[in-house]
Amino acid sequence: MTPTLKDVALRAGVSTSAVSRTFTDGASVSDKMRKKVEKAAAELGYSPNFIARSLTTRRTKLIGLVSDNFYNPVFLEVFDRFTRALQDCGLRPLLVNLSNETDPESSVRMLQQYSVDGVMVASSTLPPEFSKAFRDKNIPVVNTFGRHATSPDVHVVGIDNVAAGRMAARELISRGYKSIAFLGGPKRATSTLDRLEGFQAELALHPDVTFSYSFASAYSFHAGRAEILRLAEFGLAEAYFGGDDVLSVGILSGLQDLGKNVPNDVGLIGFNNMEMAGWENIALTTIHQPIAQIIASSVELMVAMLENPDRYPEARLFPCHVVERKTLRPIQSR
Amino acid sequence: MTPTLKDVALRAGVSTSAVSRTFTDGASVSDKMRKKVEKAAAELGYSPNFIARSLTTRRTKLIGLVSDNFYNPVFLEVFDRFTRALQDCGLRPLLVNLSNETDPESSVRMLQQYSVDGVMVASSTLPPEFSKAFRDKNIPVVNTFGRHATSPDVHVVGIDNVAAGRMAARELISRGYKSIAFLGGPKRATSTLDRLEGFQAELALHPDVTFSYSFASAYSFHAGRAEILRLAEFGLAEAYFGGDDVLSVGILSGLQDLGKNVPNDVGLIGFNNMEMAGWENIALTTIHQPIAQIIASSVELMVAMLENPDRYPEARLFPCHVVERKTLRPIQSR
DNA sequence: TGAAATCTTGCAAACGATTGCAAGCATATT
DNA sequence: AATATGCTTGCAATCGTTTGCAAGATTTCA
Repeated sequence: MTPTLKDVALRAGVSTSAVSRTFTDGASVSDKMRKKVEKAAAELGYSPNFIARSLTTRRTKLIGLVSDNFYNPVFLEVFDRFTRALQDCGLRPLLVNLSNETDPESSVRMLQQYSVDGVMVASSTLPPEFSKAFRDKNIPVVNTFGRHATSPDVHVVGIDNVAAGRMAARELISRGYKSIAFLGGPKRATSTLDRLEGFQAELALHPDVTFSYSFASAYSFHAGRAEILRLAEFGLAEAYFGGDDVLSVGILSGLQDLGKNVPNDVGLIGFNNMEMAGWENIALTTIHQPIAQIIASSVELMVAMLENPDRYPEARLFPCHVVERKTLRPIQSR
Repeated sequence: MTPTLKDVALRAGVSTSAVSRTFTDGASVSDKMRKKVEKAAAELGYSPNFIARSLTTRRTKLIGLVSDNFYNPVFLEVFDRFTRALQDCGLRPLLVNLSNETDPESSVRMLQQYSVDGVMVASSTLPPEFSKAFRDKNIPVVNTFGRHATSPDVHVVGIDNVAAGRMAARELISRGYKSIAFLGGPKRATSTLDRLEGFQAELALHPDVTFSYSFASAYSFHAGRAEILRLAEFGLAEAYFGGDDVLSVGILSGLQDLGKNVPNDVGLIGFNNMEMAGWENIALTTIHQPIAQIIASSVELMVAMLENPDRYPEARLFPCHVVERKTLRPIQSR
């Protein structure tokens, strides 16, 4: 149906090698030959079959893009940026959804069966072992949004979650809140734990503030809302660090229903700076995670690995910053 | 590096055909042979290479998933459902991002070069010609969220946008609003126009209500907000049908800033029922688009086409329904 | 002008699988 | 026991490309 190399060769009256060479750059072909071939190819509407090509070149230019997070708004941006950045490098994302928790094992095998050139693991909740499985099969892998501490043998790009936790704590303290709490997502996410660790460590420097923490059942609006409502029965803290923006908006909503004035009765700072945090009727003060840089750097790293698969693993960490909106009261000068 | 068919054959002391056959179901192999091969394969950690296989079977099980909408929250659900549904059928989504408006032409070629078995075009804004381009190359295509009227020669699954428009109008009328307006996204989206058409047609049945319309500059929060603020200078209608939920939340936010009481001063109904519409601090009354069914049906259709590529094109339209929240006042009994 | 150096080109062997065909082997039938 | 029948199995061709090698063509230089 679709024309092949041979068809073009026949029509142009040349060998298949000649045709092949005019379509692989850096190959030696005379201008005359190139013209002839290109003419025939154009007439036939030919373009090389990447799949067949990959058999000999051992490069599919396919990149596995695996994630288990299809419900956080920031992942819209993540997918958008990933696909664009990869496309710009001539790479193609093969999307893998791990949400259904079907054993990761099989995803690893599948990606191998498709001969992907590399894999991007975009998740902060997937265990490092998952990423390592690829490395063990000699497939270049970068764990975007991963935790660097526990996986020193796989490339990680993301943020320093404990630093982010400290940042949140400092912010809350600077606003003069004296009773401060952490309201995280499920404990299983290591990023949550790291954030908590930094948060707690920073707070420990201030003996005059009291600290508490709890975990919502999921990284969702309703989980955040339910948790703050539950907490209210025992008495609220003066300020909360929400584990994530959607959780935080749930907290905010609960607070509003409780008749609390945010930020005066209780302050709230989120994490991620998802788009909705900036909506005027939400106006959540939050910590911005530099997604654009993280992803650009991730694919940059990936293409570097494609050239040199034995590249020594590194962790690339980007700084966050707080974006001030309306859920924290002004900085208190003492 | 990774073991091949030949390696397994060698180790098992059988022909490559034998190995191949034990890995393709429906092939004739004795139990004894199968055991032997499976043992060798397991020892080597072999699994068949899909890419190489596809060369002879002419099936890659790759499905192009192309979209130009990476910033609407409902697309999180869309991607999640698509990838899962495809995975469940043993198909793999090759994600293509058309946002950057790089000519679609080249995406078509690229997908052809990867020998995708089919293409799902998930967009309500991409022109029907785009989908047709695949059909012309004999690649099965289904246009999810597409407009059925103008593309009778390509499979479309989605909703009846003019019916949805009528539904919105009926809803607003039943609440007793007398001055009603349509505030859509950019005109270029045919779905917008269809919705407007139905909306207007239904309103025309009620001579006592006045109608007006306008278009925001994008399908975004800020575009909706800016437009309603602009409109306010000339006097607002009593109720609005927002072209889409994120636009509507922008409108809602603008209305709130204007000091309007929603739903009493002005009513608002959105479209899509994105997750955030259900957040208690937003509580947008909206029309639910049955995304789950649409996508399930889309991939169902796709696998049917893979079996019978000449399947006669059909349009599958699913009914919407309004989900009541807090931006519309109660039904008025006269 | 001739020899050396450099480019072009085609042949044929891969790449990792599948599959039609015919031969080999059991088993069933008479 | 002889023949017919149905399963298994291996051979070899094929899928659409790339690429090392050697031969042929062209250019360079003295």
